[in-house]
Amino acid sequence: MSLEDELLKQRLCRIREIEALGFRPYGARFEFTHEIPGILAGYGSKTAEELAPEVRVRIAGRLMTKRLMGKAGFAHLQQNGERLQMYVKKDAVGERDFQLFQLLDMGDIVGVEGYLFRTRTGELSVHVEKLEFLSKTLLSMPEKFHGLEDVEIRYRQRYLDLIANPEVRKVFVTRARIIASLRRQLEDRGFIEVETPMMQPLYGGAAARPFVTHHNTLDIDLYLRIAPELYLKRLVVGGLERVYEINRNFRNEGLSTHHNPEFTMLEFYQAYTDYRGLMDLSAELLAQAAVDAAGTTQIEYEGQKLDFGGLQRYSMREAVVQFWQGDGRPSLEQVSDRGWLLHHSDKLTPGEALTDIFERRVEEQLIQPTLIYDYPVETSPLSKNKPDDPAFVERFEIYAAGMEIGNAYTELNDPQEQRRRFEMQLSMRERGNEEAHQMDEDYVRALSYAMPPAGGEGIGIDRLTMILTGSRSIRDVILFPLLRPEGPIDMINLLREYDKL
RNA sequence: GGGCCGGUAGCUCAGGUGGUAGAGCAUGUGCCUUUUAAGCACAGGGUCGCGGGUUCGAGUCCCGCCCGGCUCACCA
Repeated sequence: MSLEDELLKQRLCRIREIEALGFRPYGARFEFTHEIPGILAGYGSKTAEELAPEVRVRIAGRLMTKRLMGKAGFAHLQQNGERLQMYVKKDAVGERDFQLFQLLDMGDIVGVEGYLFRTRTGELSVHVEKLEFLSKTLLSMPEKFHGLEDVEIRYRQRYLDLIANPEVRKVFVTRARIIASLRRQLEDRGFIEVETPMMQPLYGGAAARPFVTHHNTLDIDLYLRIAPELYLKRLVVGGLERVYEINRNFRNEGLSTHHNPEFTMLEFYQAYTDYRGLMDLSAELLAQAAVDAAGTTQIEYEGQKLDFGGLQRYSMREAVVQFWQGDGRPSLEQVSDRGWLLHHSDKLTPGEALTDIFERRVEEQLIQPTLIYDYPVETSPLSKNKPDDPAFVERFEIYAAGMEIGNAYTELNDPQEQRRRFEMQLSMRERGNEEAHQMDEDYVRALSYAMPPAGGEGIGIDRLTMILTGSRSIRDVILFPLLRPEGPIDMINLLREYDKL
């Protein structure tokens, strides 16, 4: 018999022993008086004398350590990522509860009642007087000292990662704080949250390849959305002048430390403003999100100090000049010159070439939070032209730590111009650009009912969370990142086999 | 998809040049009523990712495949 089987069998047998003592192996409701983090916060600095008169507590948690010494023992209970020690003495808990204590495995969930005290070595602990059994683990916990290191198991069995590695829990708590911060800030400014279709008959709002799915009754193919943009702007037409959505987008592309096929975006639209207005709003949103997540706008990421207290601003052409590495740094005139641009890229138009050069030579240099504005019209089919330079549009992206984390523009609200843009995208599609935009006729129809001038922006929640939590990989900020399915697990067979016992 | 690295006990990891698979934690038994990576003694536990090949003999060398990580390409 393998060890794993043996451990499982041992624990299944132990269920009978727990029952024989009069406990339920999968217990019921437990009325607690305190939670462990609260006890540590409230009494962690109290001396032994200050713990008198007795502070009585009833707490529950998962058993993480156990040191049995004959007729007494110590153990740690973990709850919400924090641990409190308990001292279980036979004289204090009685024969039956002490037998239960002896039977406990690491990972079992128990409740205890007793009073707070400090041990001889000074650790705040519960002097236990009563034990209750709440839930039985059948499988062994990760090793107590190193925790769970195997990244594959960490991602596949995130519950184990959360139990064994308290810092992982902190990352996801911080992620929740970031989202709450952005939501609160937008609500405070009069934005309302909406939900728009994830399954769309036409996909749009970004340049990406979609996932396809099928609806049986209607017998139509649908695309998982690559962006909510076109629906949110329909709502602006309809008079929802400040709307936002925080939800998933799906892009059928490669995986990397910066890309997961499903990822979370905040998108918001504000009527009667433009990209200049959004630049200021972005700076405020990010600074406050940093403070809410990390307590400061000074963020350390990968050994670099990032300051979210303000955003540097460069036009795309300025950025190419400013951040050019090595020989041949161009002048501002050159980055506006068709010949120079086409000579430095194999793209077909000056605008695509400029974007290509920017992405290749500049993007990864943008460590400090930076706004890059004024994009070529070819790569921005939904943004409004600059009045004095129609080859460019009023668009900016936000970069930090070499990653794009935001994208915003003055929304194109001229249906005639939008029609021409879609036609330009269709011709790019015909030339082989699979990611060029589809024609969305209802969207053009919506614009034909007049959309107020508006600014719109998307912020990548996963990447922002990476930066604000010091995470190297996007998989470390997504609870269940996409992985290939694992092989046979064989849990059901084992349980079925030992059900006879 | 390409390149590099990894997969050995439930967990964390060792295993020059090929020669009967190891440690710590965890598990079992015994001792131990303020320990804390508790301690002491003894014991059990392995499809060395999978499949071929070379060899008298493969965890180790060769080939193919699976899973993961990093990286490049693609992308946000």
